[in-house]
Amino acid sequence: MDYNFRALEEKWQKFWEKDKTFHCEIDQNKPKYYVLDMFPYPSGAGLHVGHPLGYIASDIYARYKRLNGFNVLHPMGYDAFGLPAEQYAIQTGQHPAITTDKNIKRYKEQLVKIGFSYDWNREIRTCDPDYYKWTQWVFIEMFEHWFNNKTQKAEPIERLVDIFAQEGNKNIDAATGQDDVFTADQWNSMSEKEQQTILLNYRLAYLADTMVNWCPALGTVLANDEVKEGFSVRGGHPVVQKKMKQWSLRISAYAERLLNDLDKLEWPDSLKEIQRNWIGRSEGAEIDFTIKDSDSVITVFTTRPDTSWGVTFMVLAPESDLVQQVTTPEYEKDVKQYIEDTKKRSERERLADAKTVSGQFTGGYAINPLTNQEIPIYISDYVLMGYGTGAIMAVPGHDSRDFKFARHFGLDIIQVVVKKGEKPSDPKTWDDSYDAKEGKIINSGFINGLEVSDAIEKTIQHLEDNRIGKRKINYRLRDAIFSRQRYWGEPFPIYFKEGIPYPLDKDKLPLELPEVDAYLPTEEGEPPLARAKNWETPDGYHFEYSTMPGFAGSSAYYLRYMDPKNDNALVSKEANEYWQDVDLYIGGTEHATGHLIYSRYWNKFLYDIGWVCKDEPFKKLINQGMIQGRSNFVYRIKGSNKFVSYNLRKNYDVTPIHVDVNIVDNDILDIEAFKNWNPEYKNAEFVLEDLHDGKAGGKYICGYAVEKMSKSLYNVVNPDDVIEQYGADTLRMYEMFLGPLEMSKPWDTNGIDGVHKFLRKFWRLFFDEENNFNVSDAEASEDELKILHKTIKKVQEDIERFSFNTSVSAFMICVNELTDLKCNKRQILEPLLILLSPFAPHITEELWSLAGNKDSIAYADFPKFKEKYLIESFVEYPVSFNGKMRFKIKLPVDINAKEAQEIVLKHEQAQKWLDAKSPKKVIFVPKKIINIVI
RNA sequence: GCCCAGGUGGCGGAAUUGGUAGACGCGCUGGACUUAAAAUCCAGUGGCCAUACUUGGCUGUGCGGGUUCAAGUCCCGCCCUGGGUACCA
Repeated sequence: MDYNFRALEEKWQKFWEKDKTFHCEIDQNKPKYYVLDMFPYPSGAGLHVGHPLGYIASDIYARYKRLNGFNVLHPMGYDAFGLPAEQYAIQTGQHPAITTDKNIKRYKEQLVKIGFSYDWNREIRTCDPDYYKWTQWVFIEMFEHWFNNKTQKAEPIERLVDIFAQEGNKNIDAATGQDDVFTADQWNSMSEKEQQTILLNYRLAYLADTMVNWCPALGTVLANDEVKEGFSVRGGHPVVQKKMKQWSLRISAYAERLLNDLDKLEWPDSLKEIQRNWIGRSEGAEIDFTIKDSDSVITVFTTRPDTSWGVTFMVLAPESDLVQQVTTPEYEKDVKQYIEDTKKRSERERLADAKTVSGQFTGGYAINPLTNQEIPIYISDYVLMGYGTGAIMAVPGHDSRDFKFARHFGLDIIQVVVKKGEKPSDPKTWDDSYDAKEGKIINSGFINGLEVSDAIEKTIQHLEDNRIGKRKINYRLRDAIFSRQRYWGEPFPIYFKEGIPYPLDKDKLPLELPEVDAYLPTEEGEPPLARAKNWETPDGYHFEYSTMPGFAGSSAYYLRYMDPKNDNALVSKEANEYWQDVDLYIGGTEHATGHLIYSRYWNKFLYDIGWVCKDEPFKKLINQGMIQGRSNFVYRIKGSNKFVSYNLRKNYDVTPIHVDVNIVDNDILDIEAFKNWNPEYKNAEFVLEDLHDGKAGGKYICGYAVEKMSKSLYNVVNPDDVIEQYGADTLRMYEMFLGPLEMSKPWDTNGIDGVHKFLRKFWRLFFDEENNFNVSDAEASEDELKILHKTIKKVQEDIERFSFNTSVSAFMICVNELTDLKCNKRQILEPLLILLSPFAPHITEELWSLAGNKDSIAYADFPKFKEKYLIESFVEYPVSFNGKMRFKIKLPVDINAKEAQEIVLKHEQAQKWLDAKSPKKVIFVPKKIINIVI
């Protein structure tokens, strides 16, 4: 019987489906284990060979845990709302649901072919109304809660209303956009509309005028993590800042918890660091500067209150509301002009111009509350409205940006911090400011002589005592903009009455996405949903026109898998208490500042309101590396249709041209396929070379480069093609063999033969010369047992530390050794089958069943490693002289240092290296090494 | 600029706690089988030098120093690659 992987893999995939092998249910008698992949967006291009890398790793682990008696939840689904389907709809008029459905079918086909052990019964799609019902439900819950800073928790909005009615808002410490204080009487005399407007400032899901990232090309706003360097992450279109009324999630309320709880997660340090930077906690103080001849104040945030005596000017963000107040008539025209200029510049230009200083004096002055000095107020775009208070106190002596600004406008620079070991100097002679938070304070009143850290403390104390400022922790993390002016997303369960948003009754959910006549904005510029007929409540109040962003559907999907068909709850208490959280989450690092922050926030909110039992969703997380493409090149002689082989190209004037990697094997071009690849090359001629000496001869060798895997570079490798040629088991093992899971590496089909050969060799262990299945029941020899148990130990350790590449090589070593021993004993081969089954599930199921086992190998018992088979009576010691290994010697395992030394020194080789000298020292490390120092 | 990874043969990579550097695989070279090819199997394969052809020596993990009996692994300084992030006050 031959290893017919095509027939055998199809057979077992069908079996698993029919037998429901991987369906799982709550089972209180078994410990649970939840293994999750970041679910894919089903794009039209299908999966390429890079996508399944993480899925294979998680599948190996899921299968490993099953063999170890765990009840494993291992689901898969689709992040199905998204831009590409909508853009395709705009171009073709085809409903995005149809495109999405088609793509999902293709994805599923491809996934099934790789032999993943998913419980397909739990498949979810974020665009399914039964699914997004719960996305909408969570949104309403957020709408109906506020964040209490005192308890650091979300609390029901009704409770807040009660407090307002009794004591106003003066005792409330909330995460809020509400600055004004009101009394109970004031609250009680307000109209419904006024009250609702105030409540919006407290809700965790709120509607407010916000500076947003507006992408004109996509016709929508984008969240911060969807913008990179002034361009949209999807599509690369320019993004500008714009003030718009938008839904936001008050994620910034959770900044402290999101930051602190990172410590309890088993995530890669680099990923935690990215999140820490994204949250961007900084400690400092807010200080109030009074505007001259006015009662108004400019509040600034600073991390360096100790440098307050070095303030020589202030800068406001051009968008700041205070600009108008401080600007004198004399400067009004120039200020207006500067603001106009800033608006015109895109974010991109602002970044590119980062080094050129620009700004405008307003004519206004403020009073430094610590020195009582008058200081001029400028506006400049280096101060951002979105961070801190949108205003800064400028300390040019100790902040490099302020320094540049001061130099440019000829403003004073005062030294207030002296670096350790240096003397005060004239700032006029400086090349740059001294920014470090170290040194002694000078020129600064009551903090003179203090160290910076003490000076900061003392200054803050002073500010608070005199009510001119307060201690303040600032976060870079902004609230998440939650509206998108698009069609293909979750509708908001919100309607508007007199301009005030109200949530739909939860029992009316889901609010289904309506049909529209076109997937474009209306002529008035309203989002596509404004085109829908009857997009309103029975009372005629229209629904929200925006839809939710991509991260809405992916923020709680891991909870839905626990109980995917539940019509009464996102997840039942029972299911949540059993499955708890994700034990292992595998996915790319690109979600570090998006999905992985939103999910954590979403989960913490659900935890606060008592719907989930764990306050962090993903206990352990692994980032799989990217699989890059490996492109091949042919070299065309300029002005001809003649191609030169790689090593001969230097003799000609050539242009490298990308060639489809699928017609190249081990860098050797299939010339016939190349001629058929593109009509242009039909009559191409070739200068060939001989393989080893680079002389003209018989083969066309291609050049190569590692690049992104992309259609346009002709380096996309499709898993279906690999499976067709080698089988899914080979694909799975080869992807693991390629290198460490976390590392990025190029897909290189050269080498896949080695893994395939290994599986053939493994297969042959079970068959005799006549090719009949033949497994012997004879007792295994010591050598055979040793090989088996060595492999069990190695593979188990490797799986547990996710070092799958080394486990594959352990299997190769094992099979090579067993082949040498011609071992066909059941006692060895059956445990080996189980050991290999997480990696190569199809071939092992087949051999397991041929060996007479009735049940799927998926639920067999993982073999137990027994130390006794590895115990050796002798150890081969490397003997080195001054650290250089010279020869080896076999010594009894329990020998002591003195005995070993005696034997070694008598050895003829040792005599040679000693050269009649006596050793200074002999180091004996048991079971490791002997080193002789001469 | 700052933060985080990483740099080992022709290639992917191994060396888990400082203890034989280069496991395993690819590729390459030679051989067996075959009319031939494929498949399969066997042997060799970091570099340099010497050699009685069997072996021996030197050198070698980005670069320069250091610690140690012993360094790919630890410390100091530098170079390079990849990723994250940025007028964040």
